[in-house]
Amino acid sequence: MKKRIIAFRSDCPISTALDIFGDKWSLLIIRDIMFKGLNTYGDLLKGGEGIATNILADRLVLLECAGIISKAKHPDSKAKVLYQLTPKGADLAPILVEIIAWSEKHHKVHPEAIAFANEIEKDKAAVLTQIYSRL
Amino acid sequence: MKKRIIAFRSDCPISTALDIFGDKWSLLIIRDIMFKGLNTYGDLLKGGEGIATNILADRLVLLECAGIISKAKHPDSKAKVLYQLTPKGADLAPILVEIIAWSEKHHKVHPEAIAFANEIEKDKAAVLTQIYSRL
DNA sequence: TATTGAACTTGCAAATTACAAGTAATTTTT
DNA sequence: AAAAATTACTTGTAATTTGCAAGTTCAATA
Repeated sequence: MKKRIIAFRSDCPISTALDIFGDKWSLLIIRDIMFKGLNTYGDLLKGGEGIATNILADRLVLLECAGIISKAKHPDSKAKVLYQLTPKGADLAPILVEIIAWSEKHHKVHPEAIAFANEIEKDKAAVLTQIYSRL
Repeated sequence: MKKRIIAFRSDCPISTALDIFGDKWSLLIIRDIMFKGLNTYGDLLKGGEGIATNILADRLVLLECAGIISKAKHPDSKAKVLYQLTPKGADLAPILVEIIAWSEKHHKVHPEAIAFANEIEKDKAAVLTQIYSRL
């Protein structure tokens, strides 16, 4: 595991969080692992919005250093690496859920997201329980 | 009001949200307005983590374009501008609350934040009601 | 054994950020 | 009333980060 120093600007919890995942890509990687079940480098690369290969590599190292994801042996092949969320990473679920709810309320998003947002509104705890059970 | 085009990478709700506030500073500005009651350019500049003046100006324009904050006349002086959250901006509160809870659980943060995180854990709805009532 | 696939790395141009200084319109002080 | 200080920015430039294309290494398949 590569080591990377994360510089924290202050001891404010919001600032601390943003020092870890406050950029345009990190939470999308976490989304892909958490909701789309993507867990190899190649899948994450093709994942969605077209992340550059060097940026993906950089963020994976960073997220691993932050204890949000971990690398494991892939059951199918030695050439593959399995990326998965740690408990700390799984604990980001409530944040993502609130982001989804906010976006759905204030922006046009895709139909599936609307359905998911409705589920959240009905019973947020149940949605979170379901997410955690999958991880 | 200046116009700025925000490029959306996809219609995913998380991606959409990150296209608006997915950077190291935007949510800190929102935090300062929401929780610290800072509402002038100068106050936000001295706000906390040392944002650069051009970046602050840039983000304020962006957040206004996104409908998250609005500019108003300051009651004290014509030289001042009052920045405040719109309802859309206030709706970011649950996201910030979850971020605070996550950081407090997984990182060392300042004592006040711990107290706030405990309040959140006890009764999240009450905390949110209180935040909304202040806005 | 040769080709493909997976997970990266490297090099460089383009964009963004940070720092320092400057400007214009008030407001306060003298 | 004139001078000094505030307030909200803008501008210039260096440093950092990002994005794109190509290359490398090891493993798996033909």
